[in-house]
Amino acid sequence: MSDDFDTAWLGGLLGFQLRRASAAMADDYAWFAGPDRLRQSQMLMLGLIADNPGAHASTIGAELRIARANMVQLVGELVDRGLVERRNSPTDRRIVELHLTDAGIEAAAAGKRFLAEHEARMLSVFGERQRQQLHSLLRRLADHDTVSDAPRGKPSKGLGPR
Amino acid sequence: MSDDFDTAWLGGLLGFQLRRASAAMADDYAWFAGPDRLRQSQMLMLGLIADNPGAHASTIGAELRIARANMVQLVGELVDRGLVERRNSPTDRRIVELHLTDAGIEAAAAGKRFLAEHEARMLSVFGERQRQQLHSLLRRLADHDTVSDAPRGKPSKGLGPR
DNA sequence: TATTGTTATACTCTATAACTATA
DNA sequence: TATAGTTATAGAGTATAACAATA
Repeated sequence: MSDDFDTAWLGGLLGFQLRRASAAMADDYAWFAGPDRLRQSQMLMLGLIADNPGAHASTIGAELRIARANMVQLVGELVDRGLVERRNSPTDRRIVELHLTDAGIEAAAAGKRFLAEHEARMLSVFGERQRQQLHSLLRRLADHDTVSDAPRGKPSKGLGPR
Repeated sequence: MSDDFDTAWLGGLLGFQLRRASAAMADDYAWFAGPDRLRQSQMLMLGLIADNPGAHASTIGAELRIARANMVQLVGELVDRGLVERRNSPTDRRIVELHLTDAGIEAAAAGKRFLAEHEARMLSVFGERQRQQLHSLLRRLADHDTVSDAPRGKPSKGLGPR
């Protein structure tokens, strides 16, 4: 590559490094999970349902920040694979409770093992202290809501939502 | 929110925190940039072209990890907005050199200011040392290529590319 | 043959509006 | 009226294959 190309500004951007890190994680996931894999979101769903049997679809979606409308197909695929059952709540018939089938219990356990290996691979360059630092820093970054806080800033061009 | 919901496993995943952090960055960008905004990738392109006048489209795409095919529309929109000019290389007529117009020079400067404010907002919860740590950790995570290294691991289910 | 740009296409992810059935 | 789930749809982002022009 021609090394007279100036990437100093680009490389100094947090957003760009975040994007690169996410891509590296996605590449590792896709490669080691193989072609007929569950999506990341679905593996997370299985794990959550395993820890919270009968969890409401709306609750799972809220935790994973997946819109209700988009939950339908994702859960539907898990049902089609025979991993998850939808059961109507006896007390509130609007609500769908999610349960794992026997195959789903196995898949959830395998998914957790896979994700643990996946993260161990990615984090193998770090020591324990650095892993904790990275986790803590990302958590604080994610929890920092600059939009709802809405300090009535003066944006460079337009302002407001959507 | 019902607090008898177990999210300990989910919250401990690096990938989930990375996803949450990326979402927080995207929300801030979208809110403060407004509706008719340039996309993040396009703002990065303007900055790169500003630092490297006449940069080849293929080089820009490689730096930002955007496929050639997808560069066409992104650059085309910048051309349509009157910010960028495509010029054929005199020495290799296959190559398109990207240049900023006068309006593009202004837009690139405004974009850099906007991104600086954007990152400053997101990073305002951190001290200088923590910002450097986060940046360094993300960079190392992104540079850790577990796929090309391909240690011939034993994936949990399938293996192979795509 | 290989590379750059281009076109066409498709798949994923995300977001919104509108509908239903329940409450 | 408000909520959970659903349907349909649209917009981004990303990926591949095939082609023309050029090297």
